[in-house]
Amino acid sequence: MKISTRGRYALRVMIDLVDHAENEYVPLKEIADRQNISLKYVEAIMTNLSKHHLVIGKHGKQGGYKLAKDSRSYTALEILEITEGSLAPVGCLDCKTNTCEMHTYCKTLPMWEGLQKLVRDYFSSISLKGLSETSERYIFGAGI
Amino acid sequence: MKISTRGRYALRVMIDLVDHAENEYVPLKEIADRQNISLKYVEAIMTNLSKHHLVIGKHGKQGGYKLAKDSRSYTALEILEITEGSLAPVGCLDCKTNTCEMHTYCKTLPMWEGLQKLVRDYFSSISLKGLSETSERYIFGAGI
DNA sequence: CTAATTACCTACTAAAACAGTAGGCAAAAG
DNA sequence: CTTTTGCCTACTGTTTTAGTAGGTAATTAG
Repeated sequence: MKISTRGRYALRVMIDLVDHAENEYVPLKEIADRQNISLKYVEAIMTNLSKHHLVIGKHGKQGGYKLAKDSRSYTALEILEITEGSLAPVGCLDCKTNTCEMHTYCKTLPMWEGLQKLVRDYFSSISLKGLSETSERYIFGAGI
Repeated sequence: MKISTRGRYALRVMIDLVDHAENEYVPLKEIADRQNISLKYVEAIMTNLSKHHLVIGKHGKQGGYKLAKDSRSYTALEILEITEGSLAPVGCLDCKTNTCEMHTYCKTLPMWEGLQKLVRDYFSSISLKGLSETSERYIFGAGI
């Protein structure tokens, strides 16, 4: 029930892109240094985001990455779904059509479906811009 | 972001215990057969639940497992937290005191905290009795 | 043109987690 | 005392995670 480093790094790099977007393209090396993330590792993550057109990569000097759209129109959901592969809490919800032979009578399936909807709704309600402006606003629990 | 078989099996066995509680103690072999789960694997899961007093195990003939309390007073949360270890979406929320050096200024932490609360609240709202009586009531999405 | 810089690509690896198996010991009942 | 059942320890194959290593391709500065 954990989000992997891939998803967490992706979010942090995207936030970093919002926070340092002055020079258009930002080289990954800079971001990796700032975020204390392995450059080589995060390269793979960003190549993937680039393939899915969430960011635009540019080769060579003065190259790097920049956001493909306004920071307000990214949701945490799309970033996580691309990097994590799927946010389904159980394997039988990974595809659109449930192929589990028990799916018609499984007593736990509705609970997993409810959870999946809950999580997806939560992440779609959070924009990249919102993350970059994060205050205590998301904190529900006791004082951190 | 997946619940492992351990957690899913634990829930299914507990539901099975509710549904077949006539004879007080139910042998695991019966349950494993009904649920198509490896007996040896589920033994470890149930021993753990027994240690945490969610079920009572009894050795020997006419032995087996029975619930330790009324099915209404179990939540999905307690069953999952015991078998899965923790439902925290990120490692830095596993313990009560966050030891991550970035935790005072991390822009994603509030989102993870919000998610954790959401998930925990969801699972605590679901009782074992509710699961055993599952109808379409939990289904929010399209027709299954 | 050349050298530096940057994204992008393929392959590999160590460690951990997952999903079991195997073989027994201990207690309880008939 | 034999059978049944929970309980305990150890082992194993597979997959996922979290990287590393070493390159190629494009772009720009000088």
